[in-house]
Formats: sequence, structure tokens, C-alpha cells
Amino acid sequence: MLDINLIREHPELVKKGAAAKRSDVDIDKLLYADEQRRKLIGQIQEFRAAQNVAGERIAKEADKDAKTKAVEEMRELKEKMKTLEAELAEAETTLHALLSLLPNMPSDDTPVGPDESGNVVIRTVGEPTKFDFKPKDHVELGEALGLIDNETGSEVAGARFTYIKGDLALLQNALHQLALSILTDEASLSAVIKEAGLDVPATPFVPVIPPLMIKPEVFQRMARLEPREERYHIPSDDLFLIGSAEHTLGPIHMDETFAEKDLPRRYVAYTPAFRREAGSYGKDTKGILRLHQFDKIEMESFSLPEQSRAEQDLFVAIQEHILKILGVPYQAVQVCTGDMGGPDSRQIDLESWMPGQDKYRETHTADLMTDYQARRLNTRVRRDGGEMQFVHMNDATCIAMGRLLIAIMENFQEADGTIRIPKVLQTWMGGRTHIGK
RNA sequence: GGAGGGGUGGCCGAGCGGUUUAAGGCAACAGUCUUGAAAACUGUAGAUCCGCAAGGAUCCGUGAGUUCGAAUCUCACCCCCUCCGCCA
Repeated sequence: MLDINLIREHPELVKKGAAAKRSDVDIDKLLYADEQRRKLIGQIQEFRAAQNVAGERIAKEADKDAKTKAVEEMRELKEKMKTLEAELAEAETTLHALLSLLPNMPSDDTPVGPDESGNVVIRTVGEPTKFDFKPKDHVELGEALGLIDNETGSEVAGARFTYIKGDLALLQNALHQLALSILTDEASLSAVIKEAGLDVPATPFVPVIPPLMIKPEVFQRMARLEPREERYHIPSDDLFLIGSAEHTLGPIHMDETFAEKDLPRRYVAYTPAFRREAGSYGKDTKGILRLHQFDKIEMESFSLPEQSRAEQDLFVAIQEHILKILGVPYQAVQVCTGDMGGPDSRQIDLESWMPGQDKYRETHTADLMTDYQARRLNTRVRRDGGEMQFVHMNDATCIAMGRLLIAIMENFQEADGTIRIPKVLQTWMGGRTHIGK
């Protein structure tokens, strides 16, 4: 949700931003509803003030006739109030509906573009891996080594479900260990911050195991319930399965107020993510690139408004650090207005090189939501001076397991069909250097 | 799932139809006293909305209802606690 004051004071700016994000919300209609709302509130408050005065009179009045007369007057006031309150409710419904449809405004450095084609590659690290043999894709590698079983997955649960087995399951665990060893360690974070030249505190991430289901009203407050056809819903209990740990990490401080000294507050969670992948039939059907269920380590943080951009840069730096120590080639992409999520103000994606497809594919995303989610979640900070502000929220992938496993399998495959285990993961793989040997 | 109890301001806790501004305590902040601190005393303090402001309105888990008037009565829902059942 945007600040209504921003819309009132700079309607042209909001219209421009909304258009760039391909929203067709009628801002003029929104402003009219806002005006109506304020007018009606004024009138209702006058009535209530009169009511309060009359109420006091009735309570104190000793004369019986005078009392009866005053009660009669109150009764009349009440009738008029009813009409006004109904009108107010209508104006508020309209206003809220339009406000929740309106996306966040893009940051000043976000490129304007219609869709994916407007995204801008901001840096490339490493080179696409070269092989002196014909590289296989992860499906071939996985089947040959007994690591991936899509066939049984679809027999048991349907298309886009899989079994990840053996050393690949161990490798996923190793990635989890690696990620937590960095995120929960202040010294490691300091090193990442220094390497990236950032000016942010090295506050460690608090590891969390959050709920995998969420109530619709909370989902709504996160501005993530839509697109609804993308969500799994459990009708018997009216709960949704989360599509990302972000969905239940974000509301962890709803209706709470931080003290300034408690920010930034950082969380990391390792959870499955459930996605219906509606509308992507026939797309990426091979292997484990696009599944209905995949595991993901997610970072989330609450920060002071003026520090949130640097916080996002830290999240990207952490992502890049992990890819670098693994040795996966990637490129960083600044996502344009037309391709961004609704609540996002600034989005940076990392795309890892996947030799099986001869392409960079999205493995990470880092979203700066500014105060867009915090406003509806009512997550605030009391500044040292006493002022109340909404916090800024950041959310980013730390490791999307399936996709990173693909990158590792395909980039580190050997001519003999085995897979080299990145050095930093070997401690958690029994000291072994290869899968399949 | 069944039975019972409960949700009041940062915290504890009174209020159970109208003298409305929610008693009282603790914690907080400022001041007095003190060499300094503690103690004591005095005072100040919440959030949201409308308004340029003065000021006004709202907020006792949430929502609806009864009433001229609701923290207080009714209903639904949510959450917490205790016991029983089931269960990793």
C-alpha cells in the first residue's frame, strides 16, 4: 500500500509510476473516494461531538420531561448518522480496494521497460563454462547417477513433482550448512560487507523455521495473495500454502513497533515453496527447473528507511559471495518496471549459467519493498527523536535449491559423467571430491 | 475434536450501561533535593484519523448487533491458558 499523502500531493508522479509498472488503477477515482471519505468523516465527527454533549446532559438531567426530550433529540441525530456512516463505509471500501491494487513506485534507478526485454545486465562474473566434451543437462546427469527421479515424482504426486535422492540430497544439505554458516556469523558478514564496499552493520541473521501455511488476511497484508491462481489453497481450513518463506517471515512483526536501536533485524529461513505454476504449462517441463514444490533459503530484513537500499545491496552481495565461492558463473540483472513484482520498488536478479540450456537462468532475486508492505502490516519504528515511521522491508533468495543444484551439476560435470563437488561444500560431503565416483 | 477460563494503555491490574477525558501500581522521561548517585517528592507522557490551526473524533482481541448512550449487554470469529481425547 502506498502512502495516501503521496498520492494526494503528487498524483502525477504516482500516475507515472503506476503506468511504468503496467497498472491500470484509476488514480482520479481513488482521489475522489479519498475526498469523499474525508468530507464524510468531518460530518460524522460533528454529529458525534453533538451526541457526546447531549449524552452528558441526559446523564446529569434531573427533570424527567427534559430528559425525555433530550433522548428524543438524540434519536433523531442517530438516524442521520446512519446514512452518513453507510456512505463512509462505501467510500472507504472503494478507497481501500484501489489502494491495494496500486503497486509500489519504482526506485529512481529502475529502468523503465515493458517486460523482461527491458531488464539491464549490470555485471557479469565468470565466463560461461567451457567443456572439451559435449556437456549433458541436469536431467541426463541426474538420471544416470540416480539423483533425480521425475518419473516416480509424477506417478506419486503428478507433473512437476520429483524425488531428489542420494548425493544430490546430501548436496542440498551441504548448501544449507554453507549458507547458515555465513549468515549467522558476524565475522563472515563483515567480510562480505567489506568486500562489497558497503556501509551496513554486520548484524547476523536469526535462523527461523516459519509456518508453511498462512491465513488469507495475512497473505493480503503481505500483498502476496495475488495472483491467487498461483497459490495452493486448503479449503477445509481456509489456509494457503506459502509460495516462499517470505510470506510468513514478512508478517513476523505485524502490528509491532521497533526501537531504532533494534534495526536492522535480519532473518533467514529454509522452507519448501509451493507454486501452482498456472499459465506455465509446457514451459520448463524438463527436470527440476520449475516444480510445484522446491526448497529455498530466504533472507528477510526490517530496516530504517534510509538504510534499506544498502540493505538490498547487502543481500545481493551475499548472493554473489555464495556463487563466487561455489564457482558458479552468473550475471546480475536490474529488473525493469514492467517485469517487477507489484510490491517491489527495486529488484535485482542473479542469473546463473546453465550449460545444459546454454543460457543464464534466474536463480536469485532481491526485492526492496520500501514501506509498501510495512504500511499494511503496520510494522513501525520509533525513531530516537520519538517520530514513528514505517520500517522498510527487504526480501531475497539466499539459495533456491533446485536451480542451484542444476547450476552445480551442469557446470561441474566431468567427461566421465561424474560431478565435481565445490570445495566449500566438501566438508559436508564426507570430504569427497566427486559425485558418482 | 470435547469441557472450562481468559484477552483492558510498555508491563501488571481495577472497572461489568451513563459524573464520559479508562482507577491504582510498576517501568519510562523531565525537574527538585544531592559533590554524584540512590531514595523521596513534583511534573510529563500512548496510538490512529479529520483539520493550516485552535480543536475534534476514534481506540479496552476482531467484526456485527441491542441502546438516546457500550470496555461494560447479545451474537459470530480470532488468539491465549487449563483439563480430556487423538497424535509426530
